[in-house]
Amino acid sequence: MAKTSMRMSAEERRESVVRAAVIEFARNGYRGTSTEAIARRVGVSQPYLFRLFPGKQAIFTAAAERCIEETWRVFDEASTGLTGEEAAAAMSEAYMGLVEDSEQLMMQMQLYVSVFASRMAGEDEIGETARRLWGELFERVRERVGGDVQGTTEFFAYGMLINTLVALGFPQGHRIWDGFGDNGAEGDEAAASNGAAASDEAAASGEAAE
Amino acid sequence: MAKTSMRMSAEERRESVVRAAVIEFARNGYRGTSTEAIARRVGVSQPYLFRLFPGKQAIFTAAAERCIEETWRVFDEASTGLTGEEAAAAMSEAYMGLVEDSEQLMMQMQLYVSVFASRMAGEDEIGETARRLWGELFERVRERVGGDVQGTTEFFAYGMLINTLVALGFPQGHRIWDGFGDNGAEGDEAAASNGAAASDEAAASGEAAE
DNA sequence: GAAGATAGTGATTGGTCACTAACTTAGCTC
DNA sequence: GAGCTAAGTTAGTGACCAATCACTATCTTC
Repeated sequence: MAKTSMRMSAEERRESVVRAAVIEFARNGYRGTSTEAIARRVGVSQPYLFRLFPGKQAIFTAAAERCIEETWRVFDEASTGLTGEEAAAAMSEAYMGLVEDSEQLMMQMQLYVSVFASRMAGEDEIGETARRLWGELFERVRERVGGDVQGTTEFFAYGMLINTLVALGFPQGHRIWDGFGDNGAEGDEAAASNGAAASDEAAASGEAAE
Repeated sequence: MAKTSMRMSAEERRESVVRAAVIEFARNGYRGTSTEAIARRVGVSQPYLFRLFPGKQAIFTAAAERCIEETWRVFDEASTGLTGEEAAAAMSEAYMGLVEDSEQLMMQMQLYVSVFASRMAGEDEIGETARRLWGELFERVRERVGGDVQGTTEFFAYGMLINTLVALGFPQGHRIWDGFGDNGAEGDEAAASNGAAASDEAAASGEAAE
């Protein structure tokens, strides 16, 4: 941990840049993150980033792609071998686990707002990529839960709400998280699979950030 | 419309600054928006903004607050006099209507990521404000739909998903929006109220942004 | 151990941006 | 119409930042 700045292959270095970029971009957004900050976190000089990537935008894109792939990896790992309700419940629980790893969730939101900004600026290159990746993630989840579009939509809806509550910094255990539990009255199908997993995890820890 | 730059009271000017700020911040985020851009949109010189507001952050905060208040106004107007399922359906429909007015939705997301960034930077002032306003909005909606926490949570979950799909620029009519319709199989309560309103609007127009 | 390739740095630059200071202009009142 | 007040501007500053360039250090291969 003392001297991490050993020589490394370009490929390995790119990998650590992406990891650092996810953290920095997640916390500060595209415009709020300086390439200097990423370089510092990686442990290399700022100009060297421009040898590894053609520009700042390319680093952001790589970080965003990584983030969506990682999300699927988490879902896949949690639900592998399962189907239908069980798969949905497992994935919900896994996603709730990501609340601890808020950078993962926030990088998503940063991607969303950046896509909008790009579109407003007249370029939609990153938007096309993002929609493709998101669509693929949606379809993969949908297959895993058994093809139900509405259930999958609801799954993602709750996911986006979780992102929001994490961003706003509502601590787990706050009233606002209560709606994720379904130990109460009606026990309808899809909502239950999300809610049940949520309430289990929500009660566990009380820490919010950093 | 020719000469909008008539003299105006500071209070009126502040109002137009807030309106301009919502658009600019929604499109480009906090860091991506220059005070110059806001001033240009308002039609005043950039330094004058600093007479009307103590700083850029204050303009952003005002825009964010306005945005949340406006959201409630839309909900309230749409559902006034209604209760329970009817109120929920009316508010869902009203929110879907905001898809056309994407700045309103995007300003929300910009607030969320900015709150996270502030917290990461060690300040949580805007976060406290945002949580308070968001919590109030949640409670107001909850009262309007009759006190059901889970139903309200689901309502907000779908709202956050809509924000995301708008940000990503999925055109209405795209497959990804299909899950908002519930004309199909099961007709469970809460999901129906969201879904029904959604599908009505979704089929209507095909425009996405700007 | 020389030569080529690959990893990495220091210095710099053109540009942007939030914010300040000092000044000007329009409207009001008596 | 002088004088006050509030609205609004022009000019400027220090900080920051993405990207480039010219250079050095380390590894590999023969």
